Amino acid sequence: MGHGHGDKGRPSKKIKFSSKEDYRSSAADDDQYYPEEGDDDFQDGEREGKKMDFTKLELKPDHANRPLWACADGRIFLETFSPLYKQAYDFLIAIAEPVCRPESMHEYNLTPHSLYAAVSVGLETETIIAVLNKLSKTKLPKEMIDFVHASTANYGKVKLVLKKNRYFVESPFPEVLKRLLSDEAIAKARISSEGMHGRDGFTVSKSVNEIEGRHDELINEADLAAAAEEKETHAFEIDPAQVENVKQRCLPNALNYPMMEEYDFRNDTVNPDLDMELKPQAQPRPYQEKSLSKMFGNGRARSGIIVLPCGAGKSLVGVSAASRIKKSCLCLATNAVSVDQWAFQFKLWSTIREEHICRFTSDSKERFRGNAGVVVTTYNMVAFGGKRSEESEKIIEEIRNREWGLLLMDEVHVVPAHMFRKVISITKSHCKLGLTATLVREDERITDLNFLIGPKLYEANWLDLVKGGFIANVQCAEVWCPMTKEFFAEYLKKENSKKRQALYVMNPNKFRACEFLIRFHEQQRGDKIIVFADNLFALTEYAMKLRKPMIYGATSHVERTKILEAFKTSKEVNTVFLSKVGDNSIDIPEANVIIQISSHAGSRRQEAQRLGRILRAKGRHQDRVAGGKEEYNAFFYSLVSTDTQEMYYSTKRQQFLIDQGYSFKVITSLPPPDSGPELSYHRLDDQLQLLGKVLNAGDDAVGLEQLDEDADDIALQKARRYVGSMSAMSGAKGMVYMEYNTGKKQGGLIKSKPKDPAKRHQLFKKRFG
DNA sequence: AACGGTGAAA
DNA sequence: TCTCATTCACCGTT
Repeated sequence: MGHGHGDKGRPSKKIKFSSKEDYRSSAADDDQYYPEEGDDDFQDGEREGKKMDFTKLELKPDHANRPLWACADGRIFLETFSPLYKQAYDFLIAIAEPVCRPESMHEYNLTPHSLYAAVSVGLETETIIAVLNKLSKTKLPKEMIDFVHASTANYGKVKLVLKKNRYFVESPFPEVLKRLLSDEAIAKARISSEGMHGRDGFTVSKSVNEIEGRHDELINEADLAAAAEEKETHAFEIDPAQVENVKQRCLPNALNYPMMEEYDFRNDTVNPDLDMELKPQAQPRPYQEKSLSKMFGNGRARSGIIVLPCGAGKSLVGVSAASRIKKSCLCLATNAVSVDQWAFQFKLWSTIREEHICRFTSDSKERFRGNAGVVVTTYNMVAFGGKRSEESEKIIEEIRNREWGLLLMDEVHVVPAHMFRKVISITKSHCKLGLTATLVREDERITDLNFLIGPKLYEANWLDLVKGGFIANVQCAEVWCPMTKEFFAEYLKKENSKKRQALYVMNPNKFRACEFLIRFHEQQRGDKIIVFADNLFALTEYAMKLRKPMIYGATSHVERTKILEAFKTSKEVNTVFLSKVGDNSIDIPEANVIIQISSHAGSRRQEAQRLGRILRAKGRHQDRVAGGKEEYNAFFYSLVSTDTQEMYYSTKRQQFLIDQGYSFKVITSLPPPDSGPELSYHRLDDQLQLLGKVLNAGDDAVGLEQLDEDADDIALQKARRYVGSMSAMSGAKGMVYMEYNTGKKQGGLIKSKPKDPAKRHQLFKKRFG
């Protein structure tokens, strides 16, 4: 233990941007996967006459009924209009990584990790190949079959099980255990246990794997039966202190027998039970149920990660998991606000008694009564290295010494990997469940998550949740704002990237677009709007000019809650400006419109996070669908100054939205050309004054200080003075936009994601150069 | 005890 | 590399 501290405190950001040329050439590559127009092999309605060259593949006679295209390089395309879509989707999401999920065609990628996840939820190699073959329009490419074999051969063969507080390496195959023990480190970690021994000195036991819940996702029951067959189990015990080490030795880059972790909580007689049940009114939704069935699939609790968008009810999944295990549970959140929310959720959904749940933060140090309970705390609190108060020291000691049935980790995607290492090595837990809204990370540390927590157990498709009315239907749009002549001239002159940023964020046309959107949504639709800006100067400048409240790092806690309260309840306050504080930790379920005026370069995670803020807005969605055409009930705008650096970043950021299955528009004329003095900065000298302010801003710190004070004043005023006087404002009629529907329509503003050769698995790299 | 402000961490 | 945000303990005031 205690190794792996070589990495630096913060995740290093290695972002590479592809040039426009890259996009173009790769889009051209993509074309070859679409059928030739008028190709007789394709039935009507298939792929709208796009180019697709499958001439090398042999089509099955009844291919029209089969939804998959499987490519030799591991890519799999799924037709979403197929009658088998639902089954195929559930299957694919279990075995492959979703790459891109536009409306009519999904793209997936088979990777070693995705296949690892598949076998760890009980699927076997032959099952995977058989089902793939059944769903595929063509005979499966030999390369793909080989790859599945190569990737899964060793996965799932070895399990790490904690029984009566002893760690066992368990396998149905004694020869595999022998192989592991040939490794010096593992041999040294072994503890020879007394009692029954089999032929090779291993403990032998028979176990019947029971399957909980129905596995509709599998194509037939026979496949399932194969996965659930009764097995004889062999095991040897290892030193608890060496667990991390042994796990490491088993990784693909070493012995290549990755260990799965499971908790046989029903047979755990050592750790005291916790009296908690789900309340009857806690009815998990279908996808929540499904994610739980993946976790408890064989009567034990598997460690791993469940991916659900914000607002889809992650907490119910967490509380349900804890209620099934019924042992002490340590719940980790990112901040104190979140800790309160989790404690509340536990009391809301489960019958846990008040004295069995406690919070542990800097200002509430509760302790549960009795010998089992739920502790909700922050990652920081557990991993904290500095000096602790006396009280804290005692509680953390209890946390260290206790054996936790469940380690519940919220928002695993935002926590740095080194933090996990620390937390996981400090706490002893039988089962680890990570919850997250997205596995997208700019740093390539998903691998760490897989190793430290476990494989992805379940991932929901956002579009399906939208269709089910569980989350909002979001219209995403990028608004192109041309630079004014004067701002652009200065922009070209500047070398300093900070100055340049200030210029394109403060572009008067962008400001006007922002103002227009705010007015439109406030007055025309009665929406609640959040405006995001990373840049503090821009944030204060916009908020002051528009007389809207704002929240940023320095805004005190009281002030924040005051503003948010007003935003939630008051009819007067419908827009709030947020800095990066809003990315995490601030929960605003009321908002249904987001306008980004500046954002961090190419951070897809930030994009996801912000989008997540408005997903909760739902409700009327189903009525609207029933009424005919499906309507949007949430909006996500990114304002971009054209011909500047922003354009360069935005492409990458949008890709995330497309991959998640959202369509978006590019709006090229906003505010409408006929809008005049009713919006700010209509007159040239106003613009020039602003330009002067921007140019001076960075130079003297005094200027910024001054701004901050002014901004606080504005925040206090709570925009009470703002009264809509723009009755003359036209609706959205003036918007001129080009629709981009995530398919390969029209001569394309934004092209499909390039295939990064570096991301291809080595096996493929070798084969396909 | 409940706040509010400060500096340190990393 | 720097900026922003966060959270902890501690100390002084009501």
